[in-house]
Amino acid sequence: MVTLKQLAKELNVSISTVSKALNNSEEIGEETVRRVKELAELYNYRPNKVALSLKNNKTKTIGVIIPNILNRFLAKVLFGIEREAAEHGYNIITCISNESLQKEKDSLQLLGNGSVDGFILSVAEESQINNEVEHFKNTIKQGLPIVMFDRVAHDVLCDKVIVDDFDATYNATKSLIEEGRGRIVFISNIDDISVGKLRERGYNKAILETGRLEPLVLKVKKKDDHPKKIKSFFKKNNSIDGIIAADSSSGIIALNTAVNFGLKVPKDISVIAFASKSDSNHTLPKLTTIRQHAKIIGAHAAQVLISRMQNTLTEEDVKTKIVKTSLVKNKSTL
Amino acid sequence: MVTLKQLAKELNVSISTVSKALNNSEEIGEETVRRVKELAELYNYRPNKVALSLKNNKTKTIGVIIPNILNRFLAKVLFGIEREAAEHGYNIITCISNESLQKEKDSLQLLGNGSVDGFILSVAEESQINNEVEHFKNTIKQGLPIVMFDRVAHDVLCDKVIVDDFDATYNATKSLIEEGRGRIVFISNIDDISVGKLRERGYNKAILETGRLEPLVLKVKKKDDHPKKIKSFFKKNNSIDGIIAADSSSGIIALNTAVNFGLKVPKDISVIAFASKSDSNHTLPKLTTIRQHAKIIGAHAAQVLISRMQNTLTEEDVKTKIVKTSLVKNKSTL
DNA sequence: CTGAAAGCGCTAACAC
DNA sequence: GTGTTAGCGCTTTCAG
Repeated sequence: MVTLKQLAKELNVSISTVSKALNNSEEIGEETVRRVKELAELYNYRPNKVALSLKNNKTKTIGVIIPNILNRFLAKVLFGIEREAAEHGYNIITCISNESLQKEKDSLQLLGNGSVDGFILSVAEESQINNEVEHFKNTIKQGLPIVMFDRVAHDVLCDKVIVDDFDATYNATKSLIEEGRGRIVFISNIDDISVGKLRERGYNKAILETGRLEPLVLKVKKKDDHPKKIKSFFKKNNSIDGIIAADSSSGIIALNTAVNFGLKVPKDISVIAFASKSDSNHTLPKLTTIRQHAKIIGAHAAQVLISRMQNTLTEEDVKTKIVKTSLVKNKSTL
Repeated sequence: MVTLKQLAKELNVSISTVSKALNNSEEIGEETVRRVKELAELYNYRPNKVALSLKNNKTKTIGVIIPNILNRFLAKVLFGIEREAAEHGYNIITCISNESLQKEKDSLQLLGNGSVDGFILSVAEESQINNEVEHFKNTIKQGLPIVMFDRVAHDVLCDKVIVDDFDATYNATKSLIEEGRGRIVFISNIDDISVGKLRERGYNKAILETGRLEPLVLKVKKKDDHPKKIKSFFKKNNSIDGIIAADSSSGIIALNTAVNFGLKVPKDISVIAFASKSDSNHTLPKLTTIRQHAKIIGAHAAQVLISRMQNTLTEEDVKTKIVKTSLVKNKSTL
């Protein structure tokens, strides 16, 4: 990489002259500016990012800590963050906590040493289970703002972007009840995390509100053979006529299993799942989905963090933004 | 963040004394070392990463340019890269080219200004279609090593990590032929990229080698309604008894469609797709898959790049590593 | 109009 | 054993 020093030497002027010329300072003579810019162009000069960061005490970089990049929703949020960040001239450094508290702490520490100006993160499963939040608080105390999305720690005072999980599941369940379904099961493989619990509560509320239906819940664990578990559940409960799935995988498997049992979808049974558009293509009939608008969540988180870092937000007014889901009806419901 | 300067002031010693003490230099007295370390601990001192980068002319950061983070395979590679990088003390800055040549160029430029020590990337679709490689060559000329994976530009002299796409598809097709299948269709929605073409060629070779079978190819475009397109193809070609899918989505949709047509899988028709383990759970029966070992590819790419950046590899011996796929037989084949 | 100098935080060669 | 100094690449104030 060419430096100002090298340009200055070659042009027989001082470093500061070159710097000013390139930054269109009024101070420098027209002719000099021309010469400097020409040579800079020739050598494809770019200001060294690291030097700028040191000088300005700003890296123009956002640290993103994602629990699991293989989760489609989280990957999509990352996509939204990256795009929004890029538009504002920010880069993102990505760390994957892999649902581990330790890795989450490490990432915060590691990037908190000047590598980034702030964080966007979704809390790791282990951290949520242990209700561990000190590391977040420390980071904020250090002066690095955090924006949490989806899985948030309510005890930490910071900006948040969340989904209306409770309402969405409540409404979806209600819509099945209104279809006349009487034996609706809630299937989830995300029972351990905050949003999973919220979704279950939304389901429960809708069911109990009827005064006649009973909640029926199937929790699938990471280590289980998911198709097998769901299949045997169907066998034991053969009157099921409705499914609310807290995650896309459970939804897809449940629908396929139902079809395999000879049930007509949606005549005999309706299925709704938290899932993306492409997921809905992976079942026949197409899956009715609750869409979380992951990209919008990501974009929003990035916007809030960038405002925060540029101090256009006042210290105290941390905000929680709720991004509403949409129920997209396809052919797996009446 | 606390700096050496502040510690020095508080301890009434010089900055370099503090620095040396923290770096366990032999020069400094035992007692001083103790005092310094104590205070550093108290203030939770961490050396400023940016200053170190400037000093050492090394960022310990890898730039990763991914065409599409929503592609499960690519996301998994990213996972592998991140993990391997973290183990070696490297961070990764992620850019998403979104299959755009311009964004790819921009990312290379932007991060090439000192933000990263090297790149790992998979070539964007648009770049492959236009066969554009100058931006890669320029980056390498600048002294920043590149490791390409999966979709590589063969005209660029750099390390590469690829999959045995041709052989894998050839072997998978052959296995269907050996099952006695006579009307095998190749379905792909990745026709535009290098690996898609390789897979098609592998399929073709196996088909043509028989001397009696005819290739039958269905290409699905991004803008198509995938399930619809595949369905109508099935209608027109009702003697199909084998499917090789170049991507997981096509495989899943094709299998579901076949079932929907009343075909028994694998009695009447066999299906094999390039896909991951979790994808195979999303069909009933479980999908037989060609596994690409994405995480291993990522880890390997990171290893090679790190060696390259630490100059433990000699300038000239660029290597292409082929990570072999595995054919994992499930219930969608005989 | 141009240049010298200081400083961002750190390390290391070289005094003392 | 401890301190001074220079330098990584850049911007910016202040002198000339």
